Amino acid sequence: METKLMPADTAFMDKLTALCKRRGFIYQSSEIYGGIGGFWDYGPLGVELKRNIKNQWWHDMVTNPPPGPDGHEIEMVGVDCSIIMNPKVWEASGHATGFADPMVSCRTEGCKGLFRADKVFFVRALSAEAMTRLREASRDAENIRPKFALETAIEADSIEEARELAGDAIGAAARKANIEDLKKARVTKLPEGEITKAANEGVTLASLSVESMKSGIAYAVFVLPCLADTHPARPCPRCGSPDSLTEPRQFNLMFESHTGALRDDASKVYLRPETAQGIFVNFKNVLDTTRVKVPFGIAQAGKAFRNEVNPRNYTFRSREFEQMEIEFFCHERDSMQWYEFWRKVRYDWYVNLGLKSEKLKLRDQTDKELAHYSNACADIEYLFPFSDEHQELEGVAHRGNFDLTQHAKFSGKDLTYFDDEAWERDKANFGGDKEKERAAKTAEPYRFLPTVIEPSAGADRATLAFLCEAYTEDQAPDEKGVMQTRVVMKFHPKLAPTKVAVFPLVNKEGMPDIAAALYKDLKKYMTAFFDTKGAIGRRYRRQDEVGTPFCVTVDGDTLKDGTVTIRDRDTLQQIRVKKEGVLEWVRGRLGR
RNA sequence: GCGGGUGUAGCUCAGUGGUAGAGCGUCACGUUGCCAACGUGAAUGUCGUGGGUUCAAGUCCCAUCACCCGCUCCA
Repeated sequence: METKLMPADTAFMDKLTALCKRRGFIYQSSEIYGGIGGFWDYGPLGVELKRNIKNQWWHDMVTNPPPGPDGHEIEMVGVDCSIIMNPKVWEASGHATGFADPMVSCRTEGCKGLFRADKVFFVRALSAEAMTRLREASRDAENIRPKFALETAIEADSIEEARELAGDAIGAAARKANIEDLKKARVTKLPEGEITKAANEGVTLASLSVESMKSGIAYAVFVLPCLADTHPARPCPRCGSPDSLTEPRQFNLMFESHTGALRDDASKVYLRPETAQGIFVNFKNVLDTTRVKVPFGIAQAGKAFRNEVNPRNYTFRSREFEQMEIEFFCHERDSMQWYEFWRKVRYDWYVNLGLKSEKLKLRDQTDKELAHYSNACADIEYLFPFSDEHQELEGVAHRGNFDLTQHAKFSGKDLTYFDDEAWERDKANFGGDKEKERAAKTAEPYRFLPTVIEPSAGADRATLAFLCEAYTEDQAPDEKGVMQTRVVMKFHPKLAPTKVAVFPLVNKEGMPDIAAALYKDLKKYMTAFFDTKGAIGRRYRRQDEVGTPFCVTVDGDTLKDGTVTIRDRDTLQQIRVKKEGVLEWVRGRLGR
């Protein structure tokens, strides 16, 4: 029986990484110099696998995309943009600022927690006496942490959420300790301008105009963002140690370089952290130089670079990686339909190429996860063996017109789309009134900024997922009939690095010549492999280990009737076909 | 970035301060008759890297790098 190893299994990853090294799929970058963190190389078989994945994506999404929701053909074109772009691109996209996450860490031994500073909030009360009572009450209350740290810091996605969590925690503490006036504590919204004032010790009720304090509330509690320009005691949200957080430190995740010989600020450039911006920046070029009409998509596959704080998990979080991205431009009114379309198309793509197990998951992002400009986003996730949680392979995002708006603003160029078809259809309705026509042509529904659906996939993550999914150990008999463990990479034939291997059964009686001639014929059309050495069983097993789906063997019967055997990797079954028919037979199985 | 662990042949790993090892794999020759055959032979190591202690270091100490696990992060 076939057995699949279970997730969260480091033994599985050890076996897979050993196989990838041994058989030339993946090597550590710069290995003879001790390696370099977060960078990986693909070997002879790895490059075939990854290229097959990229080519299949390009084929299935760009040159032969599926029909759209209405059953009509969809328009897709490609670009291949430079990795280094005008630095203003990254100002417009938000990466120059947004991509640099300020971090704080805890100085306390045994904790040393690391947090994103924009997700840490300090909970404070308006007087030292109130603060002390709150602390004591929350100390007595069990099960409050980690939602509400013992002292006065809290982790949350937003100040609103922090306020909610703090309120819940104080309420629970008050009930538990049965402190009447504490039950009346309110977590208040602090007016923007008063945050700084409030941060200072000794602030009085009278100096604040907090609305909820007007009637009968014993304590007012408020929440300060860690990033605000304040210097309160900085307790750790995890261990609760007072004043133990560092000042926020910037982690810039973009790689920098310089153009030209002078290394000054004016010459500073960035290696792109995503390929998407090259597409947006070329939106107008593509419109002006091809005959595409909205809705249509532009695709790009290429390298991207992120200076990850902590690269981990084999090739999953590399600092240099490859993306396969589509920006699909449509009218806002149709956008959810297109979003649903791409969400399904992209999920099905992985399934159809072999990620069939329950490990593949399509997950809709929650409202909290969504970027502020995004209406919807779905992650296609895979349960990798190194994790007990699903990890993102691809995100399908409804980005609104955020990106085009930003680039229009920062470049000063008009990036709107004019719908010629709709105009030709409707213009008679304006009765030849030039003024009305002129006005109509500058606005909806004839001129608009397209909405974007972005299916953004990681080529290296997909490659790793296909490797993990393919790795299988099963039992097959050896020549004595004893069952032996067999390692098989069950790649979909379309993705397999080698499509077919050709062997003479034995290395004599003219079999090698016939096999060699067949091999030479096949390799004109597909990756093929030829081997005359050693026992046939060993040659089969070697091909199993690199996932070759078909092995063709020239044997004694070939000499008599011109047929050869084709052996199937997964079933071990053999069939006989005329040697002239092998090419057609295999191509039929490759689906092209 | 913090803590713990690991690092010896292509892979998996032994190796008590005193000659660098095994299994598998690879290669050559012979053999070969459909699922990890057999025989004979061979190649492959700056023991992650750099310092230090010692008559002597794979082994002890320090530093550093990489990987793994946990924390954390992933616009």
